Amino acid sequence: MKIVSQRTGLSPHVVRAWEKRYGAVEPNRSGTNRRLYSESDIARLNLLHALTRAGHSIGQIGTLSTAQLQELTKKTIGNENGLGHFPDGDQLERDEAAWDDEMNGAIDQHLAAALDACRRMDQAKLEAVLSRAIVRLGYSGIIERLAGPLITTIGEEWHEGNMTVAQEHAATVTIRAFIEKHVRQYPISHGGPTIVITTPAGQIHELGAFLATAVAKKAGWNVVYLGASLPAAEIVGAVVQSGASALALSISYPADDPDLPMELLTLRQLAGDDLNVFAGGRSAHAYARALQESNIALIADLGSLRQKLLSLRGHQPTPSA
Amino acid sequence: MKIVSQRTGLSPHVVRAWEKRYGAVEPNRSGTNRRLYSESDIARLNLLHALTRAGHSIGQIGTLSTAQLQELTKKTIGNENGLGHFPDGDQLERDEAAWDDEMNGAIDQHLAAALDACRRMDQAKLEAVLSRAIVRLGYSGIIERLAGPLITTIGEEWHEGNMTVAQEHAATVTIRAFIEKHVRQYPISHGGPTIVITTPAGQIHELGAFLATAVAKKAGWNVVYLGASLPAAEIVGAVVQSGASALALSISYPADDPDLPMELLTLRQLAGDDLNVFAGGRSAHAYARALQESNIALIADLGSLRQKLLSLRGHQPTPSA
DNA sequence: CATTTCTATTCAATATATAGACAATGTTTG
DNA sequence: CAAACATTGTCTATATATTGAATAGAAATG
Repeated sequence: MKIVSQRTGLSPHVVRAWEKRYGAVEPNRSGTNRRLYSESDIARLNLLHALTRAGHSIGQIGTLSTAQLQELTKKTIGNENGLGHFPDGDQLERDEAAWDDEMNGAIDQHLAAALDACRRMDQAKLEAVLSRAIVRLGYSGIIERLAGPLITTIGEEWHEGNMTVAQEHAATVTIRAFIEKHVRQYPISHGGPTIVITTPAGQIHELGAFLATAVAKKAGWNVVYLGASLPAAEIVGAVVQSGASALALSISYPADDPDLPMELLTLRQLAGDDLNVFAGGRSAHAYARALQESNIALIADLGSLRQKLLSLRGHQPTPSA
Repeated sequence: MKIVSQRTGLSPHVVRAWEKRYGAVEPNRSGTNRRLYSESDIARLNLLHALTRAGHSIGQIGTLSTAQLQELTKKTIGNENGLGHFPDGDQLERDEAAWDDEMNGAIDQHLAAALDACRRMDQAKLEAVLSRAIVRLGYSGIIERLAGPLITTIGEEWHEGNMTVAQEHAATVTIRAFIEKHVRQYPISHGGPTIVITTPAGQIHELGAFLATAVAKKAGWNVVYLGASLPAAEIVGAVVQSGASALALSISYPADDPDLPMELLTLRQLAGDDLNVFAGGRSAHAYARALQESNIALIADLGSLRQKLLSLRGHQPTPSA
């Protein structure tokens, strides 16, 4: 099945090799010898994939029971969102740095390939690059380390005239579609608090906000996403109507909009002092003073946003309307 | 049979092949051996179609019971909300007119529910409504009979001030995400001709163009989708760079942009006379004269677009750069 | 009579399966 | 240290399956 390859990020070759060499999974066969994978087969492959990425050799773990694998995952990788590396596994500490270097190199390669695809307006190619990258970087990695930097770069190239508007648009919609497709796998968290995400009036690039929605969903928030360029009154209206307890704004271009500070002040006045408001993005720092005056927290990057949302959710488990 | 084809998005050939090879549906026959499909047959075909687009092979799922299919759909595509009712009263083709009325009634209901969700900015609800509709209306139906009218209505409500910008935005991104997820996932057709789809400068609503990409992909075209609001020079640049042999423009709001006619003329001048250019959308007819002067074909609706693209591809199998 | 549907058959493009080889890396041994 | 070996992802070659689409002739429809 091709789905298996897509859902595990492993090439069909590898999946078959693992089966043949280590009996990692033994799917049923159809009458004509096709492999038929069950959900649990796929889950097991994902486990194995995660563990091999964490440094375990497939030969060692391929024959373990699924329960043992889960045990091992908990011990080695920990609980998923924690960033802290715990290098007390036997084999990990050695080349932590080297591994990191390699990872950064890989990201650079992916970035270059993606940029090239954008320049040639080859949307299929760009999607292929992203797909290949998600295998290596994982879900959060692709958002925070590939897609994020990519749109920043594209924005700059566009701003400096090295990229046409059409190229920028083509890239935007493709990245958006890709994230859309993969974000979807995370269910809506019904109990979680709600956050409104958008960009203020005049801010025309929506991708930053879009990536933020992915991060927020992953962090267990209920997201109302409104796209780009909304006036303050509209934003506050949406916050009130949805009963959101937080608001995130993306600010990328332009970086020198004289109207934006006033817009932010208006926003704060209309919303009252209780609403948590964040702002991030390529040019957010350019409005640092305005943000401070409006009591809006400046978020450095998507990783920080995730941290912030996680801790906020911890302290404030139920949304207050 | 033709109706079935339209409502499922499957070609008559495929429907017969599925019946013959896998017994996917076994419609009753008229006295003269014509196939008579029931409502539930069509719903079942829609289910199968959705699942094959999601990657399941028809050979594996074609013989499953309808209940199993629904189960599978829930698991793979993930609709937390029940999938459309199957009309189990076995009313085969009893009365064309009555049936049509009922269908229109169903669509109206869906439309009303969707609009309500948009008003309350309940994105989850809106998605639920769309999900429920897709089995009944099918691939083409959801685009041409639900999503299309829905965005038109939203546009009008917004234009008349009955809907806020935030509501309009929220609806737009949700519909866009839904189409992306359920409908647009078609394999890239290598070898097919290429079409560029976008909206001209000043046209801020992208959804019409977005739906058009779904139609074009289904019709076997290679699509370069550029989102909203591009100047003529950029559009032509994209056409040249991608080697496209056609261009489709969506025109919805505003309906009285004094600059648009000039923009269209410029477009035609830059592109030369050989490029096939279409325009459609809520307000396209308002620019009928400008379109004619620029030699741009006016497309009435998405169904016409599909027809047009199919015939064009037939006569012009290889794209000329 | 033009159009549509039906059956039956064929075609071509992908996907998948098996077996084996290979390269890069790391490990053990002499 | 070098040679031999083990591990593991990737690649090739070839055969078979799958599946959407195409074709042709007969029957039905309007």
